[in-house]
Amino acid sequence: MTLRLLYDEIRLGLKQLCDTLGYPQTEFDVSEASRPEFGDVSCNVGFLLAKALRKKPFDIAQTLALEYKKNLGTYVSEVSAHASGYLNFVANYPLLVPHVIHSSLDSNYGTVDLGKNSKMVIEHTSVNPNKALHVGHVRNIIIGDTIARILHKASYDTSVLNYVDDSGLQVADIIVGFKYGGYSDKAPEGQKFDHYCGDVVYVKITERYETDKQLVELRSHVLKELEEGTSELAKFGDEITRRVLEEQLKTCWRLGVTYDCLNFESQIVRSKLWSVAFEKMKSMGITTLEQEGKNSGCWVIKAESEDDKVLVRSNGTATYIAKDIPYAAWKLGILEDPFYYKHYTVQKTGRVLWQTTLDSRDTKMHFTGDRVITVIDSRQSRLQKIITQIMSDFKSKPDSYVHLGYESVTLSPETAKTLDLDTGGKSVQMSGRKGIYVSADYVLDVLSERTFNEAKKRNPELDEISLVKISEQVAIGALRYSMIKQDLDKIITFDLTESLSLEGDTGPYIQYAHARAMRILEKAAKSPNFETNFDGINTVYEKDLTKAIAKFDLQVEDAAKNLSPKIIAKYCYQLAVSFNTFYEHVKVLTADSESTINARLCLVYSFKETLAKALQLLGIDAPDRM
RNA sequence: GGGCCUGUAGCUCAGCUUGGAUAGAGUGCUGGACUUCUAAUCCAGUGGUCAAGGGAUCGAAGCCCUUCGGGCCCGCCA
Repeated sequence: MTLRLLYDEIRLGLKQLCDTLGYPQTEFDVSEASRPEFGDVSCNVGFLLAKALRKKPFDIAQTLALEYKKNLGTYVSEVSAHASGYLNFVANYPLLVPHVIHSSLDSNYGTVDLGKNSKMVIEHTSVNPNKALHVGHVRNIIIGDTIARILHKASYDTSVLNYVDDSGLQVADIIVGFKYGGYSDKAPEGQKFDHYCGDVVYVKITERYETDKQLVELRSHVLKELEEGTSELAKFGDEITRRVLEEQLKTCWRLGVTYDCLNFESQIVRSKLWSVAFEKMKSMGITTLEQEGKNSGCWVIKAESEDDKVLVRSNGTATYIAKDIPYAAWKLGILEDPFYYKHYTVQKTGRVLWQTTLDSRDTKMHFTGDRVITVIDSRQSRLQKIITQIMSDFKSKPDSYVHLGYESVTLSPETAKTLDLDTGGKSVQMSGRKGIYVSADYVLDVLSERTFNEAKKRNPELDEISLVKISEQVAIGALRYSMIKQDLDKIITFDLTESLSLEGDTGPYIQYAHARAMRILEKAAKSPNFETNFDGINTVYEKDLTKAIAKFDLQVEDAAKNLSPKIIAKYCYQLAVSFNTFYEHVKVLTADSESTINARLCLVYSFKETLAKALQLLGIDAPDRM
């Protein structure tokens, strides 16, 4: 039982009433009341019928309320018409509470069947393997991971991919640095290899391009060899990118993110998948050979009200987008799969991470899907729009390829100053090439240290290992929550000092509610007995908490339908607020009767279970103490 | 020049898809609550011509149009 049943019951009851009364059919809304004094559920049917019936909304609501009262159904205890015209309902709590609490004990509580087990591919992360992850990448990773978790909860059969662009310009840059720039391919003691490549080699070699044109020429040469993949240099490149990737993945795993498969761009290039896609595009008339004008001799894609996009240059070589098209088509299972797969590693959760290969001795697997979600920041919208269009042509179905875009993360002027950058009071775009960024590892380390000190102060009796574990959980909770609570199309201005704030609408606030609930359950003389009628539960605080618990599946459905992770973030926060309010106003262990203590323990348990499940969708651990 | 996003309280943001009740949070500031299930908490106060103008509607923060401010993108680079 969740609030959904209450809503459905009211919706159906009203529909039947309207039929009986001869009212025209309307798509009225049954939803949560906007204020507690209006009851639990509200309906706007009065407004919608006002015109057709030539009556005031209040009069219609009044009539409906009177009729509805004759048969209240199971979960409604009161109906009333409000002067404004709304029809308001109060839930039948003596029935609602036990149903909600019992339902929440199910390990699948909150699961909805939107996906019907259909295959869904989610691609995220996809960071060039030449540097360490910065907080901008973290937004991508956390959005992607959270969406994957939500869609899984919504009964999609999900595969999570990380696209490794190991044959691009950025990789060529660091290879130039190692081979011709005099940089050692070993990181100095104490520095992660990905940080060394990004902080030192990549930034320095980019600076040197300014004055040393010979290096720029060498880069083109390196890039070509990387794409061909046969030379010693290409092998060296492969070695380097894999070492960087390994370090990047450590950061992802630390954030609680796991994948199903690593797809290497170099293999897509070498697999000849491109020529298959190209032929298909030619035969479908998606691309045409330009005969005149500035793009004469190029194969181009015509875009509506925008400039044509060159696909194949007049010298016959393919452009950047030519790598993305076959890959997108592969993800949708449109082209025959040229890849074989082998274990990369087994991740901490036990989930196997596979990687693509071109070696026929390896295994055949299926990581493609009926629908694909690609998480890339919205600066790539233009390109992604073209790919979306081509995929819907290929698949003859719109919406099978979705570009999930999001605005970027910028650095606040104060944080930029810590990088010796005076931005004149403006926030600044991060840039790996220019060395303007705050790395994910650094933020996590600083956060972890901060939460460690806090946890130690509060729990002086806990041992070092437990404290480290708690501080890491809280640090990750704080970072993940800050990346997800905001809408995707809002720029996040990252400020190092502000990121250390752990109060109010933050991950730690939510985690703290869980820890508090755990302590009550721990300190209780006995474990909750659910074979009871829950009569002790009757304050507004308890009813409010119950309602919040009962909303879980509705929120999952909303988040999955709209690909909106923040809905779950808001939900977790709302749950925590309801609990903290309850906690301050209602005593559990010192309640007047045994049966009330037990009923409240059941509610606390129900809350704790639900919050932990909801937090899991955000990839945030629910600590027992903090 | 064209395209995408954005503008709501001092600051950071919900609400806008699907119009409806007194526009909500957090933070900041002011004050209050720990011999009590952990104060990473709670309670109260403070704070808003919802960028501006126009339109359709019984009704607009929300829909349509215009203007203005801010950000991003538009290479035979990747």
